[in-house]
Amino acid sequence: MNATVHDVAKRAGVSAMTVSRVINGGVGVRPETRRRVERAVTELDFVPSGVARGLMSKRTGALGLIVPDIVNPFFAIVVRGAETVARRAGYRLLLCNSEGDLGLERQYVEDMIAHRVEGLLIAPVGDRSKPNLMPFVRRKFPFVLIDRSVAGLPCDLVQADSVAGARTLINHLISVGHRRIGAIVEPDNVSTARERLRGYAEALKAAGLPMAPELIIRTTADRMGGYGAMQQFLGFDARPTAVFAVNNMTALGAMQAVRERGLAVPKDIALVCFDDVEHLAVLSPFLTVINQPTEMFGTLSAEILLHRITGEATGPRRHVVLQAELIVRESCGARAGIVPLVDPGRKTNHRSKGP
Amino acid sequence: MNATVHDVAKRAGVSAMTVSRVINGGVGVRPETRRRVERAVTELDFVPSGVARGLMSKRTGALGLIVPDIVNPFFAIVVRGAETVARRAGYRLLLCNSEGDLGLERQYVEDMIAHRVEGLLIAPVGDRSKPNLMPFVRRKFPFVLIDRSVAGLPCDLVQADSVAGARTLINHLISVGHRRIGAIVEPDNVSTARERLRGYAEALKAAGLPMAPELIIRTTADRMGGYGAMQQFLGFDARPTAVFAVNNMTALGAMQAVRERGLAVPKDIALVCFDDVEHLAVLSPFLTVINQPTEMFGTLSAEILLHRITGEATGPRRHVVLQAELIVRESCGARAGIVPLVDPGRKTNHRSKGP
DNA sequence: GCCTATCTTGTTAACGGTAACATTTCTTTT
DNA sequence: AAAAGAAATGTTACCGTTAACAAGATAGGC
Repeated sequence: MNATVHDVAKRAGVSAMTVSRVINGGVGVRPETRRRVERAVTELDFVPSGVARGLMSKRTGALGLIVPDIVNPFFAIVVRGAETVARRAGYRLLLCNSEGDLGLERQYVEDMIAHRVEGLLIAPVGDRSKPNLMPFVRRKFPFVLIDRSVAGLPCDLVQADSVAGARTLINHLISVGHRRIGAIVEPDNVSTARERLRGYAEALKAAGLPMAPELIIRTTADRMGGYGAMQQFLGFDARPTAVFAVNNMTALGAMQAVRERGLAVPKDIALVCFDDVEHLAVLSPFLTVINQPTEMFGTLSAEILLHRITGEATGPRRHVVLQAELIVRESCGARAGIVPLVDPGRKTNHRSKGP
Repeated sequence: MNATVHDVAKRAGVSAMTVSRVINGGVGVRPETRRRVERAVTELDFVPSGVARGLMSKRTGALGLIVPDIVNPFFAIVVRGAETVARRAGYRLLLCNSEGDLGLERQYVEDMIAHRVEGLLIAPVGDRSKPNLMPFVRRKFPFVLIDRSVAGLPCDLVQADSVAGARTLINHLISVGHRRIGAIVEPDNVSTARERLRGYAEALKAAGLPMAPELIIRTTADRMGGYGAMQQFLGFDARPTAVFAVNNMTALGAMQAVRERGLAVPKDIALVCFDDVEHLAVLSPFLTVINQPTEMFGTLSAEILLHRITGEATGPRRHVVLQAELIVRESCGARAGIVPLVDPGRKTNHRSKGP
């Protein structure tokens, strides 16, 4: 099926080693020999086997990329960013869709190890992903977490400042008059949920508003989760006047619930969330959101991973916290505009923590 | 770094072959020996190298998947479908984002060959992708085209009935009173553009309407393309009253141009397109579209590819044409609803062509 | 022309598994 | 208890490429 160095060697009347030399730059090969070999390569349509090379060199040129949902535009953009950086560095990307399922995630991680990827980029399911990642830790295989940290797992991480983001979002709601603000978040074992909820709590506290437990609903961060949670909120006697959804998909589900009830955003209830949906923003610039520099999640994490692989970075774990910005649109009744989220003491768009 | 069969063998006091037997089911291994080996495997955290196995077995367990734009929700859904089917069959997916660039596509195809994927799923850039795919043809490596065919390249293909879809869409526009209908399509070397334009022409002809060349704009099928084309249309003295965009991204760009001009859809101009944008439809059920069974593009093409790989399918090329449905919403001023697109002479949701 | 330095090419072994065959170790049978 | 058959385990070689070393060819120096 596929020609090998030996086939080429025979055809060119040289040894396999000479063929190998030619296809690797041909240093120390007589020009005439090289031409003979090159002709044989062309004639046989020879492409050296990455598999065999990988076995020799222990370099597969493959990176793993695990995301919970490739259809979520947030992750799609992350994937594009990572893919671009990986390709330019000569790496391929093995894509895995964990569906937010710990078992599937585990399976993927093991498969990545069997496939001998040189590193892994992963937006983990949550804190309980830790055992899933231990095989990588034990093997000292490089990996970088994206978006979510994993409790008790110190490693490279690219995330946004969820606390500040949520605080800004809630502050905004408060500033336009809301006092009863619901929150739809994931369970506490997801770092972004924890942090965004902390931002929510801090904002309420700073404004002297009480935290009502019934206004915090924990569910899955997908459309169904948002849908169900909003249905609950709408069933309350004392409805919240505004709802903060932990991410874009959750917000979409929440929107759906509002619409099905014959109600409207922001007239009947305000809605804000993390993560813009670019396509959506074009057609209907509507949701007030915290917009994270999504593509940078992908490009930066890939760059960090590549540095680990090449050994350019050997120091302590890198923890990159990206800036997010508040995009004010109509979904809470305020006038539209962009307010950059500036945290005191930060000058660049990102910074690194670490000893 | 990683333990090998030999390390395990030494530790268990057996030969490498016995280790190999154990990790492959352990038939013909004494229970006690097997336990010793299993213990050594656990202690050394041994995971057999897929690379070495691939070299022996000539099976890498990897499939290539090339799409023009992973961020386009249409392709994201295709990817999810393909990934799910591939995973269940024990295959990994190498994801490539061709960015609609022939050179990049070429590079990816070559890389897939070097990596010895067992098959390729590809939504090709267009007819000019043919030379890019010839290496696969020459090697008799299985591949399946998704969404777009490639002129002069008879091979497995999963697509929707673009002609009928476009016809239905245009018929609908005509039925609600439009007579000057613009079309934004890609150049003629993209099969979907050709076919959708043919549907457009057929519908006009059937209604006795003239085809005005200035009402057909050829551009790239992305947001920028749609944006620029719509700007042109809006600049005409005799504007079209409705516009047909070749896909969702083009339609989004067109919408953007309309909005920036201070105009509105459908009040000032109607807009229809191929491909729903699910997220968008939830938040604002607005665009009248032809909805393709997107995920099936991914699942079906992956299944066909797997059948080719396993040799279950050896016959002539399979050409699956999926049914699409018209979803009527507000973007052309008609009342909302779903009208299934039924073509006479077709009973199932898909059919296979072939000699 | 002979010897050495340099250049070019070839040989061997190894990467980590496993197929195919060989050998050793039980069983079982008579 | 010896022979024969079955079961368990080991040996060798190979998948396709290349590192390391070996050897042959060529050229330069005197």
